[in-house]
Amino acid sequence: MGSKPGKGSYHHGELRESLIAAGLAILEEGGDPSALGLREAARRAGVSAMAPYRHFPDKDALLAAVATVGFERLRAALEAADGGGEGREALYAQGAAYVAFACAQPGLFRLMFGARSGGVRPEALCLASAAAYAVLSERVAALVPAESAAEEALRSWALVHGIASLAIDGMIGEAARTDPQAAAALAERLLRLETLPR
Amino acid sequence: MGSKPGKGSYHHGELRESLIAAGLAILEEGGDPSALGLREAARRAGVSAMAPYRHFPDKDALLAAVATVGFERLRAALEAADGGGEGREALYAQGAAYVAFACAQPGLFRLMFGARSGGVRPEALCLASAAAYAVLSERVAALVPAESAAEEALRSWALVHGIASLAIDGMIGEAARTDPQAAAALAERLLRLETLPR
DNA sequence: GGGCCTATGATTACACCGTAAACATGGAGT
DNA sequence: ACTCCATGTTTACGGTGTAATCATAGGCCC
Repeated sequence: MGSKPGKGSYHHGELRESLIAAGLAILEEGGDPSALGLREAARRAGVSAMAPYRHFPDKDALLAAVATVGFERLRAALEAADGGGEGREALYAQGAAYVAFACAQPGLFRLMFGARSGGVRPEALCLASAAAYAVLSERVAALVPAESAAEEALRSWALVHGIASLAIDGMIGEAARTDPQAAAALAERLLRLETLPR
Repeated sequence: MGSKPGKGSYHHGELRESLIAAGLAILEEGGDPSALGLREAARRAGVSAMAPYRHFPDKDALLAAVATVGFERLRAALEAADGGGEGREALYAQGAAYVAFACAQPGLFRLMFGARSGGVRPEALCLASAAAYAVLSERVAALVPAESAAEEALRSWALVHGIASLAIDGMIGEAARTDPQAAAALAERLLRLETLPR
């Protein structure tokens, strides 16, 4: 065991990866995380309804695996955006990328941040989300005094996360909900605003 | 018809209100909007499983009605908080109240902002959410130049919404997730932070 | 006051979902 | 070559949302 059986055989061979891929595909088709189900994922992977249970103890485990991939993609998107600019421009670029990511994949984004009520988050999921946050956090740390870095990073995260959440929930307008570029542009504008004058 | 039959009679008499109240109760017991179902609400209202369909065309309609109540409560909370302070202190108080509201009723909060994918939002829901936003928006308008008021208000909203979302999803820590006072205190601290120095 | 009308609630039925248990298959290691 | 067991299948059960049909009783009209 361990090597890959032929594609047409009784045993799928890469079911776990196929199920995660199917989950990602489902989430890309409607923005509703509740559309991602064990049976539907199994259907898309061309396998019986119960097969997923050989690879995931329950539905939440599949969801967590998909969310983990989501955080890895988010981290990659943030790193790519950060590399383009310099100083606080890089921070703004990260914010825009964060919002664009959410807008482009609202279902995945909602899944990533939807707290499974009683569920303990798997280790891999925590690591992936922490890695994504580190990209933003370290950029902020390079821009502010060390003693306020943590709070400034949290504040920046909250701001872009709020913009992203409101955008995909249609609270800012149809353009910000459906067009990642428009949402990113809006995010950049809001990020450049100074705090209210005192 | 139109008057209220006795409580023990065949006809409930206030089923619509009872179902909404049941929905609110369900949401207060776990933070998971998916726990709010038509059948469970009917059960709590002491009525058959199909009875809700006489008052709501489908599940989304009940959800929207509950969410509308949520926005009314949020508006009341923001107004109460605003009344206490003055100037930008009132704005900070509103932000703290916003986050405390989400933390105290995460299920309701998630329902309010969860975009039903293809669903058109009922008029009442739009009005209620707009009314809540107006409380914050008008406070911001009283603090900044008119030409930037809209964007400043949106920025403030996004910031507190982001803090609230991250808090209830457990991304900031257990205290911020479960203790409304701790979450509100954190929100106030973040709101008082200046933008990053340039 | 008596009788129908209709708003409201109850029943039944169906498809879908997550999950558990029992069964089948076939590649891997001996 | 033979067995083992990881993996996939089948069947079954309770839960959900929804549609269709039936039952009740309060209000209105005569």
